[in-house]
Amino acid sequence: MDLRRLRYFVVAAEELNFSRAAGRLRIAQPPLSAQIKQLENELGVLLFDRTGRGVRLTDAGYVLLEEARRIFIQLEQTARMVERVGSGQVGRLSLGFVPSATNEVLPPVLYEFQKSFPEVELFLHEMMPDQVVQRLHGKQIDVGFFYLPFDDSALDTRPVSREPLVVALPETHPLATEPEIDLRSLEREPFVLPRRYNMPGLYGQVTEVCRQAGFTPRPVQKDVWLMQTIVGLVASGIGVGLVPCSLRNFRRKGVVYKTVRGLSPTVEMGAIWRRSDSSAVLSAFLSIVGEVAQLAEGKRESGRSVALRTAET
Amino acid sequence: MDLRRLRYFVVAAEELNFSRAAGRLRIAQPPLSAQIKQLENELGVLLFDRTGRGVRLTDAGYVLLEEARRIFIQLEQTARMVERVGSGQVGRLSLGFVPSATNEVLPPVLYEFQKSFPEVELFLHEMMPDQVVQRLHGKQIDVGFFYLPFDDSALDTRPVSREPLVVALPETHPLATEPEIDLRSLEREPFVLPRRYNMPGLYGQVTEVCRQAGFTPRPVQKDVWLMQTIVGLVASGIGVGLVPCSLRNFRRKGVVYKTVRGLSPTVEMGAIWRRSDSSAVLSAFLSIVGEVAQLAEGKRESGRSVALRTAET
DNA sequence: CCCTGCCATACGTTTTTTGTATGTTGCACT
DNA sequence: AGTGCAACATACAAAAAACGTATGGCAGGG
Repeated sequence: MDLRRLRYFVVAAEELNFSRAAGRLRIAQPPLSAQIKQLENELGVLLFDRTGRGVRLTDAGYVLLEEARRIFIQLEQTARMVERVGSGQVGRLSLGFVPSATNEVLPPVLYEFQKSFPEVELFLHEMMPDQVVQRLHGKQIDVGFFYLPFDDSALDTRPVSREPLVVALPETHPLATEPEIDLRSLEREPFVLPRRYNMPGLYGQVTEVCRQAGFTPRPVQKDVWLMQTIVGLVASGIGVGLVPCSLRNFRRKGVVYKTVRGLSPTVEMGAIWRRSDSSAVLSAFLSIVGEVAQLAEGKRESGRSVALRTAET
Repeated sequence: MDLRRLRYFVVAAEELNFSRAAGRLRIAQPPLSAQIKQLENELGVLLFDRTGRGVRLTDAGYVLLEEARRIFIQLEQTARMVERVGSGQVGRLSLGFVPSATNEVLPPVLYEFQKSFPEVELFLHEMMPDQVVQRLHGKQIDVGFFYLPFDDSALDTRPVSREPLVVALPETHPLATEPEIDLRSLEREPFVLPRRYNMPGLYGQVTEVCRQAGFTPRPVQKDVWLMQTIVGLVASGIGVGLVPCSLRNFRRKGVVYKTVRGLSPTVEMGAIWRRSDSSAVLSAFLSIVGEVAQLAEGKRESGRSVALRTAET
């Protein structure tokens, strides 16, 4: 049963006049007659009463007309649904993220995404950084958010926000009264540092920044997953730490934050996903992530330029 | 969206291997690739991930696969339903009949029809003979049963059962003691006769039979629709009547039935329907009517021959 | 009785689909 | 690392299907 024939039949049944129907279908009348006859042969049933003068629907024709209309409606709905799924307007997406992502990165991304793609179902999972990678590979989640850089040939990343690192000191520390701190002055201090596999991004940034400052940090390594935990350990007095600037909002008793003099070390938080995942929902999500990241970057730029101008005046 | 393409897609999605799918579809692989690509263009959506090595379904492809299967099931069910309606296996039929039809004719017809076409819904309407004709024209009923012959260029008839006429006499009548009656002996009697338009079949038979016997009956015409009523009028003593043999089962006090000597006049009861009605259910019903009629005829033949043989011995 | 409207048939033309041969790419195996 | 293989894409010619024009047949209305 061909859909062209079925469509021809529906129009013919609506018009009850093959010539007019052929006109509506933009074809000549004989081919229409032929197609109708072919459909009748396929079904083994007469669909029209040819009473010489005009045509009438048979009972079977009437049944087919009703069912055919239903089928066309279903086809159209299917086409629309497939198109929307294909363009990422409908679907589901699982996100895994470290708690810090809820500070700056996730809110605008989720807000913009839900605004543009209200019919995509989002599943949010707070988890440890290593779990993000593990569950990306296991396909339990589709996108992760944590501190970059991260290197895995099967995974791709996109930075979203960059923020400077600040030094977290116990408030009893001799340098706690200084307005700014030179990184070199921390050369002899024990550093509260997560293990590389726990927070590869932060670990790399800290060691790199110290290397540029001319020394290798003396680590007090712990199984630390949360920035908050680092701050907590600093408060306990076992060392100093380098944490993202936004942690200043996290005012913990016994800790003071100091900006670093000179070049400002930064950490990036970003999205990470399976390179081989080509789902449309993911693409849509990543495009929103891109928009938000660009917006954030623009804000940083303008913020800096404003700061410069302020300095100039 | 063409059904061929859709079918190709479903097979390809099931196999996840274009070459095997093409094999199942009895076509070469390149045309399959082409058709899939065409379907993707129509929908504006990628249905497969071409990962070099083999293919995978995209989310959109998965949705289409499920919906396409549903559509094919619906199509098949539609085809089956149309075929059954077209062949008269499914449908509805309205019957109108005079009460006498329930004596001999209707029971075997209805039994056989329901046995062969259990899914046809029958609507039974008992009515007066003139209503049968009227409601056939008005399309309130599709088939009627009453006494033939009946002539109407728009209606067609088929006899089903034939039975002899017998004379109904008041039991006080002088001839009531005779074993058989000569029709001529009723020449002077008033005949209880329905009006022609009430029971054209019986009216014609009675007048014809009397004409053959050499006289014209003296009618006591009444608006009579039922054979039972004729018998009732005979019992009241206002005249004699000719009624079908099966009325003997209707033993009314004050009436005796006598067979006619010599040629036996008969009346036919049969089906009547619109000549222009070509519905499959009607055809199916009429074929059953034909079978039953032939069977009844055969029984009458054998019955008569048995009677003859009995007479011979 | 002819005329007109409507569907069916015949046949040449155009479009669509298919098949064969070949190219390209990624994976596996040596 | 090179090679072979499996799998999908591309190119083009052949086959099939659908279409258009011209024409026939039939029924109802002037």
